[in-house]
Amino acid sequence: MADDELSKVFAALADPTRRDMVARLAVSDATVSELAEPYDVSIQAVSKHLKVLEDAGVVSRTREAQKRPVHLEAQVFDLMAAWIDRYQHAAEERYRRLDALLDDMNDMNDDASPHHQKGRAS
Amino acid sequence: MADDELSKVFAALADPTRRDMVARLAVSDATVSELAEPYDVSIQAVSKHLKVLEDAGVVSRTREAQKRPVHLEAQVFDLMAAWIDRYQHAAEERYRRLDALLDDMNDMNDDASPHHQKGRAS
DNA sequence: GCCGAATTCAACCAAAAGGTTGACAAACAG
DNA sequence: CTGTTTGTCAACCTTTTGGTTGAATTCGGC
Repeated sequence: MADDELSKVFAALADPTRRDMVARLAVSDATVSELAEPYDVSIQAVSKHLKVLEDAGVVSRTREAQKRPVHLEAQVFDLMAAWIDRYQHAAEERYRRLDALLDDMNDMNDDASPHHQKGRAS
Repeated sequence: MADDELSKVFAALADPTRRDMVARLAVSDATVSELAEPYDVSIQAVSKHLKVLEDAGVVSRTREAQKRPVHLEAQVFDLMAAWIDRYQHAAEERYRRLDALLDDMNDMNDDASPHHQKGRAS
């Protein structure tokens, strides 16, 4: 996995168990053992999952007695949303430009070489 | 990697090279060798990256002569955006409820022990 | 001061990811 | 038909991931 932040966030959320944890943490903070309870893996495995989420900045843990309540850092959602938005819009923009281009070509496509349009008739 | 769609999409985008390809494909379709050109890896490696993106439904390829133009399937952005939105909102809602709860406690904490309001003066 | 509960650390393992090189396939150009 | 371009397939290698078990750590309860 690459070590830039966005890569870490996407990688962290590429696991359904971790996504489920995030879903639950969106409702309320929880300890490691509370989080582990529904899953059929050892508590150490859950601890590892949390480390992945923490390294990605998705959650944080604050020491509190011998428990370590896990807290969702909702800002990372903004990071992802921004990336998605950017290319979603780029793709839209592209279609808009394509449409414009096709309109132009429609106006003047008689002088060009007529033998390689791609939407050719069968 | 888990095999559900969202997991595959997140995993596909967890690699900076693949994200860069997506960024470029948002601007225009491209062939494998065009896509490979800027990266310092073999064309086979790029082909593998594209397979990952294709399996995740992020791109599609249509045969066209001996070239295989790669096309961005922008709908997957919606899938991710929906997931993010959902838990972003859940987290917000949670804070709203927490605020309400704290307000309630503020209202009636005189009947109980009056010594632990939260907005205490410094 | 010792016990128990919550969590992490360490060593290990199997499987997957991401890269390589070399051979193969498909389609157009001569 | 032959050759070139474009891309994939196959085998292989190394590193990372996600799991295991067992030992250590840390703090509160008594």
